[in-house]
Amino acid sequence: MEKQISHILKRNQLSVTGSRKRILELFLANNGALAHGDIEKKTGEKFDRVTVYRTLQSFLDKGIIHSIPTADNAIRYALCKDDCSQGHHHDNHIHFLCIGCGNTICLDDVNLPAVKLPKGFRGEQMEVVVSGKCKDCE
Amino acid sequence: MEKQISHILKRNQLSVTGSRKRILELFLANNGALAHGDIEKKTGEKFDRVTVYRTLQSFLDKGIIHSIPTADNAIRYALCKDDCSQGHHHDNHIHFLCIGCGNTICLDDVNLPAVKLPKGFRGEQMEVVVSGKCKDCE
DNA sequence: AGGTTTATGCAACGCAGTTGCATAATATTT
DNA sequence: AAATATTATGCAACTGCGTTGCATAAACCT
Repeated sequence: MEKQISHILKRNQLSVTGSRKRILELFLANNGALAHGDIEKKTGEKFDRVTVYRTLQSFLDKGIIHSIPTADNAIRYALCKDDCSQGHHHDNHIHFLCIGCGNTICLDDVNLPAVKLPKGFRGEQMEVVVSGKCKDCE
Repeated sequence: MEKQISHILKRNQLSVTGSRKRILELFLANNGALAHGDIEKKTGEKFDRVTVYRTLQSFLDKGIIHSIPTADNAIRYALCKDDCSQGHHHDNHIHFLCIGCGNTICLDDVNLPAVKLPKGFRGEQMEVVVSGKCKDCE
């Protein structure tokens, strides 16, 4: 585990530091999405707010995590599948927001539905967020 | 126009005031979506920030407008079709965010695509935001 | 181990959004 | 139409999220 974490960091040209190891560990342990606040809580205020922000930003830049926009305006982050290269996210999956447990889950196996846009419109990107009850809360 | 605006307000049990008339007018004139900042700009700082926030909140509560979550984390608002009753939005349409002009447009005629969720998941609501170039920017 | 580079923590700041309260405007009653 | 009751407004102050600059500390390189 410890080795895996360090390896991921090195592979992305990030120096291996305490905060990065800890935060990456959280993402690996949690299979849902994490908001900035969740991370602060789970690390027990061990790291400065600023460090958490900067760490998330580095992970985003490197393509280790991706961000998920939600209606409540609190950005969440989740691990990318390992084929995201630096600066090139291709997280073509929908996100599920459970109104029971509050978790945000990446549904990697559900591919994006096709949408027929009106004449003249050209779509490039699509964000789909479905909310409801997840399999544990049903 | 003036009469129509007052009528909409009264129909929703809102007292008819300067700020509400002006802001509702903006929504009727603009057929895209407006963010809080846009409204402040277009009203020329004539109203207090707080008044704008509260006005938008009342409109939301009454079902006159609905909110649109976007990836850039700036909430936008757009007029509901007139069949939204108080507290019961049913804006079952997708939103289009143009990367050219920055406008957010409600595509009322495009219905929501079906998504097959994994076993055990039950979806209740769906948000779809497509970004790309609108018919004027193509 | 030494020097270099990079990350961290702190303090301070800016901005969005909220709340309480006194005043002003709108609605209601007679 | 005037008086009263209700509701909205503007101001000030406050909270919380996110950012920036800078000195220190930690990680990297050879």
